[in-house]
Amino acid sequence: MQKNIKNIPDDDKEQAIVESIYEAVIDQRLAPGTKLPEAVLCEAFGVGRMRIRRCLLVLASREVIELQANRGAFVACPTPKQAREIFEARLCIEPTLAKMAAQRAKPADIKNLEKHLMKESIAHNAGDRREAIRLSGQFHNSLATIADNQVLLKTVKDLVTRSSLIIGMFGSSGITNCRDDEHAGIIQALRSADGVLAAELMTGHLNHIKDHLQLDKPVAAADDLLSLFKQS
Amino acid sequence: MQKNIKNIPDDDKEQAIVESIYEAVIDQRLAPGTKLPEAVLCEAFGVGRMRIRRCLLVLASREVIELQANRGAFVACPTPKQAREIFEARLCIEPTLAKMAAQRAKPADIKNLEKHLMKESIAHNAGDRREAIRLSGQFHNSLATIADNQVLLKTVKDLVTRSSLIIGMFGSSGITNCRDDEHAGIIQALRSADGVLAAELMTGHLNHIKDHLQLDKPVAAADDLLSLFKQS
DNA sequence: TCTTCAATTATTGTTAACAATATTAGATAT
DNA sequence: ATATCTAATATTGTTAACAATAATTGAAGA
Repeated sequence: MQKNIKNIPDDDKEQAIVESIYEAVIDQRLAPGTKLPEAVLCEAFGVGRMRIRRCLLVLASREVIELQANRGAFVACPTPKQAREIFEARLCIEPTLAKMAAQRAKPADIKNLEKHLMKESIAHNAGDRREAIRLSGQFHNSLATIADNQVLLKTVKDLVTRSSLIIGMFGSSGITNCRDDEHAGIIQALRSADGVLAAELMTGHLNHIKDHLQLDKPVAAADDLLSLFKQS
Repeated sequence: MQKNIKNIPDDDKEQAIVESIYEAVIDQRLAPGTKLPEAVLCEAFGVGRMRIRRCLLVLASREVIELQANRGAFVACPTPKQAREIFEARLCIEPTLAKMAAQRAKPADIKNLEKHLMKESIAHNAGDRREAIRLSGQFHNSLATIADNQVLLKTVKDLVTRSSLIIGMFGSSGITNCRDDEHAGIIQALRSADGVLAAELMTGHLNHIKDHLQLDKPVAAADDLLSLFKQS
């Protein structure tokens, strides 16, 4: 006999740390360009430097943070070019994903989405921008989960996370990113198992988000704070 | 004044190592399940253990290798389920990508693809299976390059690499993975800037590859060698 | 001959000290 | 006051020794 699955206890902790930083980026508690010093993270998560370093490397390979030699880790600052590419990638993937979800959604899945939508609506009405962003990103992940494809789920997760950074940098401040009524429409398409409609709605939805970005407006890079404050 | 781009000299070397292992997996010099001991890699690349460890972590986060606690790194062994998901992901992404490429391909791009196709044909006729696989994977990467989207390029690269592993595990031994005439058809679609056709051809092409896999046939896992040889 | 167990060996995981680099603070000169 | 250079500090990068775990070998017993 042999152990079928090797449980890696320590690796779980690291995954949790990575996930934690992920989450912080998603709901914009960590702004683009923020420095992430090793010592601080060691303290925060109560682990050694090696662990943190590994986590940072994983985050960097997902392009959620950027590692600069001898300077450390910084929350990523997507460029306008990257922003365009990320949304193009989402437009490439997510409509088809929505179609797949529509074909595979079980009643329980629909029910969960409805519950989710309710939460979104509450957060939106309460003016809880942070929570609204978080939930609306999660909606997209949920579709990937329903489509039951781990590979696409992971990809979409990364794209959604980076989209949070993009909205943080280029989003018009007043407007939230996802309009929950559009989410409602997609759920309705899933309910009637209309994959083509779901895909179309998703395309429109992503385009709306993209169109609300101001990608031309040059954003002060994190290390341009000097020139930003100099004029006052 | 400030340095615009920070060149990270050491990081380049690590990227080269990662890429090198990637390539080895792609053209099947590293079979699924192969152990990758740190000491061997240190010797092979002439670097310290820390560097190798970082490379292995990056490769693991791309799911090209698997890290087992206290046991080390092994070339990934995709399961039938993963194989299905990977090809589903490719079917989700690459047709649209082909369409994008068709819309953006410049004459020089077409010319490069034709040159590439020639090489494929030569390798194929020469019976150089390894080179044929390598080139045929590269064709898919080239389309992503023409589509000019780094995000999708990276994603496709990962999927193509893992597809090599899948073909190594589940491919019918006699048949090569990509039929170069199908590649030729796609190039023709690009030439006439027919995005819809390019997408359709890509869908058919990926389905053909997938259909030649024998995902049911249970493959001996790497640590099942014992039971494999016991009967002799 | 085959199993089982123990001891050895080899490999991976971790830690802590050290080296290299960047950042900051302070002093000097314009 | 501002700018520039230098010294001090803090942070990251690397190394090597050590600890923990797994793989191997060989011996003893069935």
